[in-house]
Amino acid sequence: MASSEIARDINRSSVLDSIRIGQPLSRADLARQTGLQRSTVSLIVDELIDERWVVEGALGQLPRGRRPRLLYLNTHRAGIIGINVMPRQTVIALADLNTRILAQESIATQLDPKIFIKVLCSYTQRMIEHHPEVAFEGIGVSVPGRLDYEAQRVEFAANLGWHRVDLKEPLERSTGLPVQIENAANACALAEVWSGAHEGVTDLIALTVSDGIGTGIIANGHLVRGPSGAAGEFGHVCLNPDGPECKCGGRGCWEVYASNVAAIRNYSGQKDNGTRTPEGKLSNGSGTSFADILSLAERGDRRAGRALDEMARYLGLGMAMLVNGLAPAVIVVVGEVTRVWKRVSPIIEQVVHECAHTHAATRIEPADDSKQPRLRGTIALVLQKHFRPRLFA
Amino acid sequence: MASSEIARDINRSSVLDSIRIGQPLSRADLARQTGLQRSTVSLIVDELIDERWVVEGALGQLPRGRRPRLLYLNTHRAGIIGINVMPRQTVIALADLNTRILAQESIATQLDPKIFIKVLCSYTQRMIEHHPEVAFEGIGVSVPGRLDYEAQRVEFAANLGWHRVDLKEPLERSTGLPVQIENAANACALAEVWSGAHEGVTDLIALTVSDGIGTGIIANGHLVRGPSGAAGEFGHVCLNPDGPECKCGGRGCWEVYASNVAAIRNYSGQKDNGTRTPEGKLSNGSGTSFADILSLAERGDRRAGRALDEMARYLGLGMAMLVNGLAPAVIVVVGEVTRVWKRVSPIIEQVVHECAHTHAATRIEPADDSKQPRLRGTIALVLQKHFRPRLFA
DNA sequence: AATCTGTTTGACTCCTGAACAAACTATTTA
DNA sequence: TAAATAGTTTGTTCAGGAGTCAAACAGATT
Repeated sequence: MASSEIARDINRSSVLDSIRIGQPLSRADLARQTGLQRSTVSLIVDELIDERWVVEGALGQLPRGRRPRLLYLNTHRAGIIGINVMPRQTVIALADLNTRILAQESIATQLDPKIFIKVLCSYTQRMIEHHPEVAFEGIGVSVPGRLDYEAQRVEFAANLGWHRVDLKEPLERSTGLPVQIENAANACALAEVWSGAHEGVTDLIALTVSDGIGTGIIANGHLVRGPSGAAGEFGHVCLNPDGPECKCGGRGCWEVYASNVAAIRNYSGQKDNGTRTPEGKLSNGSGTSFADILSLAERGDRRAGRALDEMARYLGLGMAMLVNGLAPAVIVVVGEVTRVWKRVSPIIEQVVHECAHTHAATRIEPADDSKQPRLRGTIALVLQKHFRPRLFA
Repeated sequence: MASSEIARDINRSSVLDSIRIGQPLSRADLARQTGLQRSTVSLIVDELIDERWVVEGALGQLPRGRRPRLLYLNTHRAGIIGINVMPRQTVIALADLNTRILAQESIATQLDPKIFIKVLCSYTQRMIEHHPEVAFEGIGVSVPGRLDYEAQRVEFAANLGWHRVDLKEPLERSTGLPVQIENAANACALAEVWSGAHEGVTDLIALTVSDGIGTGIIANGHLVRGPSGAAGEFGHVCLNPDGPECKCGGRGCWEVYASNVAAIRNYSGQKDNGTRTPEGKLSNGSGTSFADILSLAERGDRRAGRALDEMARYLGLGMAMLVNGLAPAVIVVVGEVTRVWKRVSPIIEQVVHECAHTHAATRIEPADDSKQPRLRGTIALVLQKHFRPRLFA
């Protein structure tokens, strides 16, 4: 059931998103970009100014003719809280409409969800109280694990040891703000399309490489979560049924061979490769962290380099699967490995080239970790509904 | 850029599709189903009757009140030509709006595309001439291979030995009808969602198992083709870099282990498993066809049974990948294997259960081959634009 | 004078909601 | 038994509100 208001909905989002990406822009610019009439754009912009999403700025310069009034997003319109839950620490940040981070705090991620939620809520509350001038729009949370999107609950997060944890309800109760949760890899994928760096790209995969491997898939411009929200677990595709055990309960999953943990295992026991070695948790035997391996390799350590090369080969093997199966325009790699991109990239490219014969022309790029893609994804998650047309909501 | 006509577009498609799935239906039924006002439905139905998509039938029965006028699709409104190119034969069919097949003809699929296209065009022309009473809407073609959707051309079809073949242009020139081409697996996926058998399902994969393996992916209700049209080649995901050679140029692809050809190879040389055996074309050495193996197994032949069991294990392994990565509501298996579904299904289910720990609750179902899913997909392809709202053109 | 920006206005499309006409069943009344 | 009446459901009509468009117009600058 669609009324004529659906047109306004679509056009309004299109105008607002154009301003977000291209600001500053004049009404005439917007008319050209969106294909709408200048009169229509004026009406929509008036509405957006009324609702304080947009503000008028100074006059622009042109070679001739009347000078255009430039339009900007009103950064004071809304503040968004982004919460990035990672295995060791959790980042709580306050961002504005331009996804610029205004304040940020870190807390330790407790293994006991009950205690953790209490601490998280109080820190979040404090951040809100410290910024009384901000009109808060909502809270976005990214969690490394499988989510139930209907119940808005964490189903299972292996890296955290969580099982059926409800973050939404306590956060909403203690802050009074709407909370949305999203899988970590999906958040990264969202951040990438939100950033505007991939113009015209409707098919993209974010590959998160850390203790595990996650895949956030965007196809036809929409996140692929699957009806149960379980999509995106390509990290647990079985490459070798007789391989080492995985946290998921299976054996020889892709992430067993291509995650940071795999590189650590490789580095520590560089002989008994392929058979069932101990799980290789970060706190175990060796004591060497993935960051150590990266540093060692950068300083020329052969053994560390070989471990990374092996990891890269397996990363390539799995990416070839994604290229074959989904042929996205871009695969964005997120994680510490991107620190040694110059080393691993050629290996990945070569393996993908060998194993994917689809001529799919998928670009493989490293994400800029300094831009905190996961955190920005949570902010995009909250803002999405205002900037993208909600069809079939 | 959206005008208020977009609402009519959406509602009209919604009404027309409701009639298609649920006919016969009254205007009041439609209002209830679509959520529109009875007045709006009346206007839209009038328009559809004017354009001859819909016809009024008899009066319906009700316990009390005015009797409703029942509405039907007007099967005479449009005829669709569906062409299903398969490795050995090509089927040309004429269908009506209800996807009922009115006429059907088979020709041999020539390996030389030039000769084949000539024959195909003349047969298609003849079918059109034999039905002067039909108003033809268009032609849908399904080809087993990788397509370039922008150029509407076959890029590469390994099973046919085709390379950059343009079917569209000659068919359009000789018939004067618009032609659309689609990958075989995608056509099957389209047919499944078109059939109405999977209500409420927006995420589905059609798995075509024959000489090769294809995957037609529907996510969020839309076909996933990838920007280059190369998506859906999960059949060429590498399971074993040292495995037997594949037609694609790689080694150890999924389809090398799980296609009909794999079962034949397994049956014929049930000792030298895993090493580089001859490609196993159907016409080669052994002389045993896949149909033979199915019949043998049905009659209790052990060796044939083992070959099928092995094939089923690998089918399960690959499906586990799809479940892990995309978690669709349904995977529909298309191909001759479904003849022995009772035998292979438990094996597939078991392997998927072992290898996919996502609790994704994906149903795995056999397609009803007698309903010619691929052919019906080509018809859906042509009709789609009238029955589905075209958003973002 | 030329050119570009932004606003105003009338025409057209679309849906809604309420009122209304049509058609049928069941029940009551004569 | 036949006719009248009440109650229901279907389908149509019409005024009103929301949207976009296209063209004319006003404003501002070189």
